[in-house]
Amino acid sequence: MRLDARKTAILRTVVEEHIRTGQPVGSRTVVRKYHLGLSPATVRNEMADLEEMGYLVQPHTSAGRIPSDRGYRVYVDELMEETKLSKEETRWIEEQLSSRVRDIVSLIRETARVVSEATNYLSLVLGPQLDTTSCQSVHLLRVGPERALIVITTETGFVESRLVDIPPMTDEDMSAFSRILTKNLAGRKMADLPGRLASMKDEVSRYGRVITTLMDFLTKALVEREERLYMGGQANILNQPEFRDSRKAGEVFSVLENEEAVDKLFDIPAGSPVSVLIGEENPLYGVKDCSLVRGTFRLGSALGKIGVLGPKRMDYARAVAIVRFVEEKISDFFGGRSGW
Amino acid sequence: MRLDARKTAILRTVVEEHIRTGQPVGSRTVVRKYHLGLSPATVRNEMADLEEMGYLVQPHTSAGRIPSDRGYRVYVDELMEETKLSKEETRWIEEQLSSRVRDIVSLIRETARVVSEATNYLSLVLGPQLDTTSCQSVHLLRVGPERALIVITTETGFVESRLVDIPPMTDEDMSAFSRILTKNLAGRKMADLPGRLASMKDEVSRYGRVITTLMDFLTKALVEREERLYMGGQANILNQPEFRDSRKAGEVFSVLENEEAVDKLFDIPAGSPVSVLIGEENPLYGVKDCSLVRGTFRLGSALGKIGVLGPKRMDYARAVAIVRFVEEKISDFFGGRSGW
DNA sequence: CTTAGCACTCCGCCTTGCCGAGTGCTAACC
DNA sequence: GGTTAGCACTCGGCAAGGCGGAGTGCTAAG
Repeated sequence: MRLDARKTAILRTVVEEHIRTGQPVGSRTVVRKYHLGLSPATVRNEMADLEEMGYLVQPHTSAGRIPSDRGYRVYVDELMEETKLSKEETRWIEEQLSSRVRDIVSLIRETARVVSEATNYLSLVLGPQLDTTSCQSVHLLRVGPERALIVITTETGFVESRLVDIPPMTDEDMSAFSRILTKNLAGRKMADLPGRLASMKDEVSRYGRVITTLMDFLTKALVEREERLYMGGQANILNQPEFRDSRKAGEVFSVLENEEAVDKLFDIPAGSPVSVLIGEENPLYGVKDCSLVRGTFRLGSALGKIGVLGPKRMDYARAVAIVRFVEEKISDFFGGRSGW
Repeated sequence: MRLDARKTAILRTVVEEHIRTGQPVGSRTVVRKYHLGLSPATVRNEMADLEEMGYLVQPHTSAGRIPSDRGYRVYVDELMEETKLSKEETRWIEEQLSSRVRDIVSLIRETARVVSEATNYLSLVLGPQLDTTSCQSVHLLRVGPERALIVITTETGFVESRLVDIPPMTDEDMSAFSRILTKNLAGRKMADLPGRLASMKDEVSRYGRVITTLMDFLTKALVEREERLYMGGQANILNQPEFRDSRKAGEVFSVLENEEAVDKLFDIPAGSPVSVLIGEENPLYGVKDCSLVRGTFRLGSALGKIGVLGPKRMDYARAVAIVRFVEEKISDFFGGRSGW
């Protein structure tokens, strides 16, 4: 049996109608929406076929049908029409981003907020991973007689810092050390820094313990990447009728509280176009009733990720459009624009 | 009518029983729990009195009674016995904190996580406000030919930074400028920095626009205090039976997504002891079915806040004990301990 | 191939009745 | 006078039964 034009049209109607109302869709409703000279009986036959083919399921005998994961998949991949955001919407998003952003961290945080408000779903934004970013400068700053702050800036404008104890040294020593560090490390990927530091050991041995602490710091900063995940619009999930029972919502939140779990949902290669994970397709039990629209954005050489998490019957077209648009805007921000 | 010893004992029993089971408590139950030669009928009379006095309410005729806000208030203020945390618990908390903390931000974040796991409620931690903190150093770091990073460290170990465009200047100029800034600003409250900068204008006029940007940055950093709120254990709220209906939970989450609203809940003077906000006592509509146990902690001269948000029938004694303990631990961390 | 008709299924909703828990009141008891 | 037993009453929760509506599958006719 093949998905001919008519089956396709009916499938599309069922999916869109279900997305709109949340209810199972019956043959009569399809006829009403899908204006063509067809009777409910004919549509019933087609829908029976679609069920046999695995695109629709009946929650129970003698109810309407709802899309299966596979049905949503076909819809997303082939049937859905791309949505254009309205002028007002794009302007609103741009305004929100440009007026509140003053550094990379706030850019990411505001993105989470804006995406959740624009979609009315829950948004997830993973800040760039440090290891793929290039180091821009390393400085050692005195903040006390035997205390200093190591500050590493990255090409993308991130600043990582850590307090360390240092042996007594003069200000000139510290500047010299900073220069040596920057000279040797600038331009390198963050992931390579510990290795580089090891090979510099001789050159800087006279700075003693600082160098050890620094290596330790760098290694940790890469491994325990901190505070990468930002979320917005948690309340939106709770307003979805499929999560009326808060225990269902609790399963979702338990997953989201675990950053490693969230990483699994975003296991996509750099530069992938916007993709969609539907229901059981996603690897975590707790969110198997959800869909995730996810994309990537670049900040220089670093890669961030952005996602919209909603019920399976989410408005995919709109979510995709918003993610695409925001991705683009974020990348614009790194176009050497000054002022932050 | 006075709250004599017997009424008090009955009130305590009702509150504790209701906290334990979540159900309205009847006279028979009270008799079973409160071993004293009294019949249910007597207890009924007493409970009727307690209701008249405003400490108990009946959800509907012929159900048991539950505590009113005022009933909880008396319980919290006068009846509740202080809980001692067990050795294992205190050790667990200490371990969690010390093993994962490597700077102030991570301390705050981990505190949120630990408190929510220890209490099984939702935790809120407000990082110190910058304006009450003293500035420790100001540095200008070159990160490009005409680009620099302003890095301000505070006494509490916070690091605020911002990229700025600079006029061409030599490395020596930058170091000199950094020294001038640090000399003039170190030790001052962050809130005073903009004023100080203004009065330095002549001395540093030759650095041109940098000084303007710096003032702008400082002013903003104080006003738009960013990312102060950390939360943990959102899923815990959803497991409470009173929030079974996720729309109730949604109201709570809507409040918590708004940082200014959360600030209102924490409107307590510096150094206050642990206090409790019960139900309608709190100023925000969305959380009127919740109670908040809140405390403050000091990091040097800066003030942070910590709260446990749960249903009104939360385990107050335990929550208070945990908040007290964690407050103390956090302050210990600032005791000049090195290593982070 | 399409359609009308029909019997059937099953959910959702309402009503009814019943049980249990708890109350308030009254009268008796110590 | 405080305490208690007894009793009638109230109300939520639950299960059972009935009904209407929406939807289906099948069959036979167009």
